[in-house]
Amino acid sequence: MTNPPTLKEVAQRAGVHVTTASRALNPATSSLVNAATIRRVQAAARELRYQPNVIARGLKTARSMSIGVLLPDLTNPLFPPIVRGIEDVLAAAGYTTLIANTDNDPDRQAALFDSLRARQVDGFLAATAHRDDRLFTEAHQQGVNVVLVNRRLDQADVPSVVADDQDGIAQAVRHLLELGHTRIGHVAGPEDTTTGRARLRAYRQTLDDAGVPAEAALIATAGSFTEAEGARATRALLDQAHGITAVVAANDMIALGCLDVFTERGLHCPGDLSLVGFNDMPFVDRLTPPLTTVRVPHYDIGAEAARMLLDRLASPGLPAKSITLPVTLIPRTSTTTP
Amino acid sequence: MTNPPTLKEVAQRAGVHVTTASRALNPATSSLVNAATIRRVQAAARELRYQPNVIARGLKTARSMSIGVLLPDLTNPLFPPIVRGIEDVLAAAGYTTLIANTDNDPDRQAALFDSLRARQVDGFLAATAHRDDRLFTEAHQQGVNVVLVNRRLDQADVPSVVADDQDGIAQAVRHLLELGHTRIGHVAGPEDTTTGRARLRAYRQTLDDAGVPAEAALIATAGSFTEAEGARATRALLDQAHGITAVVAANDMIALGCLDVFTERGLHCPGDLSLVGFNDMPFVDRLTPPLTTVRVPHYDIGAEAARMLLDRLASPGLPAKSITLPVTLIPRTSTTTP
DNA sequence: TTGTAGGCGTTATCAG
DNA sequence: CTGATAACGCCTACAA
Repeated sequence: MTNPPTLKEVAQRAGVHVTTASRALNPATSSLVNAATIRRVQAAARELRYQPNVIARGLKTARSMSIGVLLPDLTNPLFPPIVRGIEDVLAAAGYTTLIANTDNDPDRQAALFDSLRARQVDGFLAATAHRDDRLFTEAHQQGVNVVLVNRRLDQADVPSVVADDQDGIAQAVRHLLELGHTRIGHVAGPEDTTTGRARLRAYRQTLDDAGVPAEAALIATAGSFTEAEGARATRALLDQAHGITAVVAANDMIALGCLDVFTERGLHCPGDLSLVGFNDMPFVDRLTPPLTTVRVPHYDIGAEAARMLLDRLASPGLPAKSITLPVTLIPRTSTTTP
Repeated sequence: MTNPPTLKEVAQRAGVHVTTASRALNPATSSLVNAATIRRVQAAARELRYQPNVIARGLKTARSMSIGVLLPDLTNPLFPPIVRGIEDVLAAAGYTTLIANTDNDPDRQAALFDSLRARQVDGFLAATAHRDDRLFTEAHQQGVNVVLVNRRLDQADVPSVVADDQDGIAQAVRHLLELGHTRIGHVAGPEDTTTGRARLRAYRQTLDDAGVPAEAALIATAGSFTEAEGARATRALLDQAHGITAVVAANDMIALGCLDVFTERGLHCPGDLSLVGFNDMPFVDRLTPPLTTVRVPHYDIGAEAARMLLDRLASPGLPAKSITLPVTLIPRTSTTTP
């Protein structure tokens, strides 16, 4: 690969010292340089199509202008919009985004975390948190800049940006209650994520508030937010929950698993069972039937988290805020009267 | 952020000089170092959780161990699997992946290209090529390592990994012919992409080979591979193509647009019109009706392209290969007899 | 087998 | 306002 021009070459062409060229090109220091000199340097830079070597700069400034993003799996349709929000904000601020897929494996997560640190990332955005994740707590305490996305930790001491899980499920459950359902089941998400647990709690709470008992038999738990686990849990749920007429799935992937099992058992949705998801993933509006679900502003969650991280980079030691973004129930065809 | 430990600190702790520590930790040079010394250095490194600073190393070796990936838009479900394939291969080789979204904007593409070069990426994987893209031809000629993914250029001189568009469309058209269709339309992709054009040509060719005339009225062209453009072109197609009983869409996003217009006009699929897509994107098997489409090995395309790039990094000046991966028609419910 | 010197491209610091 | 010098963390000669 042809080597890009260096600052030295630009300086030579402009007939000045490297230092001067550096100052001339850097907006923060260009005020110290003669206007005519600046013009000459800029001209030289343009002619050579000079681009500062971000790596060399990082070595000196101890900043890489890059951010590590930890995801479970980029191919889960939940994450691309989040990543897009992150990238748009970071790129506008001159930062590069480094994405890593942990596949929900704690060892892999730790390895990727180290590997990103070795690349001197200036901070982390993590969508992979488990409730008791020591990694992020410790990193945060050690002064590593971390913002959690979509999920948080049990202790609220690491900054985070999440959706309003509690309110989303409350809306979903109330929607079903209003339709006349009283035997409403829940396929819960993994207990070791705050999303899984918060949604389960909100489900119980909302039924409680309405004076409807939330029987244990109406709840089954998926081991992960996947179609397969959703299907497994749904089979258990249908076996144990008599008279059930509606299901609240902890997210859309799990809802897909529910639909699979409904089909498998010859149950019609929404005729026999109503179903609500969570996330409003792409294409769930085109399923058979179109899925009633809770819309989450994924792009904004990513963008907001990136902004929060940039704020923290600019002002180290800021208190660990936690932002919750509002969600909306999107009623579609998968829910109807019992 | 607490600074990660440096080689110097490791050396101090092990009681040796930095150079010795460097050699001890580097497998390529560790043979020059006393075994006992190596053990002491490695112990020190482990205790400090030392990770070599990839950036500083890159400054010296003039390699950043990172690869730039140019995509139109990560939220298009086509790309996550490709990116996943790329990342898995690159990560295994110690490379980091830098992703950039061009949004199909040539200026943005050029800017991102420069910005990635400023980060000293060792090469590029680009899924954004337009048939006449000068950027990649010129870069390639100047010795920049580029491998094109999914799309190629008119001149075959830049290495590429693509799916067998020609065969995929041939399978789709023959499938419809075998079902008894003779008035088969095509909603073509943008003419300035090789995928768009190759698929259009294959459509014409296959009909020709079967002795079925490919009338101009049976073809409409979408300006981009999007649902909206697919819908627009489909409206034009239905207005102009009399007696049409089947449509081959240039890809699944366009096929979604076709379905929208079918619904809009009260046409039933497949009752009134059969439809075939291309790509087998996630969830098209769950549409109403489940979409007959051509399955493309996206993950493998990404992985293969990454491997090709690694090969080229290892042996500069390798001739510009072009790899085509096979595709399979997946018949579902959106196609039936006329 | 180990240490010394120099440099990768840039910027911070000091002098002029 | 501009230049000289050193340093960031690592690696590659070369010397000992």
